[in-house]
Amino acid sequence: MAGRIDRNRAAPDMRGSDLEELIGYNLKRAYVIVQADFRASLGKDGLAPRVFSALSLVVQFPHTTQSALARMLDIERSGLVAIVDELEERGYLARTAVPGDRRVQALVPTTAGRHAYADIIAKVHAHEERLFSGMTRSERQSLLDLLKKFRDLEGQS
Amino acid sequence: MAGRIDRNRAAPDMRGSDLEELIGYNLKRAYVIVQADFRASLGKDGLAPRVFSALSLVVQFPHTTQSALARMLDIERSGLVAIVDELEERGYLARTAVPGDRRVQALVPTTAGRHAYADIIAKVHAHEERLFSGMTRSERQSLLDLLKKFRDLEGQS
DNA sequence: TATTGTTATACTCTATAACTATA
DNA sequence: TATAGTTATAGAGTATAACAATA
Repeated sequence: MAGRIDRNRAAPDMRGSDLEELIGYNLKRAYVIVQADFRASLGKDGLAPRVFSALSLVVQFPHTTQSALARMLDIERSGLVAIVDELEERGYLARTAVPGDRRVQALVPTTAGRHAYADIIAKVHAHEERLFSGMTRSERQSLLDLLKKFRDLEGQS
Repeated sequence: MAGRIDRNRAAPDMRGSDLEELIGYNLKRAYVIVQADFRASLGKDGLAPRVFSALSLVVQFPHTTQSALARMLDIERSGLVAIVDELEERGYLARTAVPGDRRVQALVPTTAGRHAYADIIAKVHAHEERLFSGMTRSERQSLLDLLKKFRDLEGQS
């Protein structure tokens, strides 16, 4: 093995490649890193990102309907059912009847749900704090502002 | 329906919510927008983002092995098989034997593959140009730089 | 023993379509 | 006719484990 080329030990240097100069590719790679750390931070039985997002909105906007929540998260109503089921099974929210329209059910956080959310959002903030500790406060704020600006321009959401 | 509350017509205003201040959530929402526009730009029979990424690297780094390519993209070797299969079926690359190590097969772009890539990368650049046209050149560069800095710090990739 | 490419497999996420009950 | 919630279903995308060939 003396003359063996060390071809594959580490990822080759991709600097200057087309891919590295695309915002889309960098967004994806960054998102994969953040999501993996998010999941690790909440542990094996922790909420998945999308379930956390739904809980966050239900706690902050109680009595939202499922359709409205789906619009806020920009996912299909059908996809929200399993998410709400999980949160209901965990005892974090309840589907409650709405007087005047028997089609809809308002989503109301339970006391346990609000307490759980307080714990989880603290862990999430700690996760982002740790993960972005190599960037200055100003850099993090710029990144957040640029992402929000892009969403405002393009997403109309 | 006179007194009907217009509860659900548009997505409620989420400004100031916890979610909107999380980098992770904004990264995900931004990525979903970019990916959808990427796919629309390349059309129904266009390459999926990950297939495009693989083609890009094969064109720019010919004779890479599948294992090395998987490391560059940070995906599993097993997941790369279908991607390379698709590119081979489209006639964009060939698996070629490597003298000295009969386990590996170098990935070599075909002439058709290089030409197709030239067309596709032009479409991808136009897609990003259009999608980010609401942001200044300087804002786009900042976003790219911040994403790359984060990846350099955290991804070790 | 370790690595390359591969297959089999399963799990998550998401979207579409259709149903029901209500409006 | 239209909407809310739901179910069924299928398609991506991705990860794990195991295997044969080769080092």
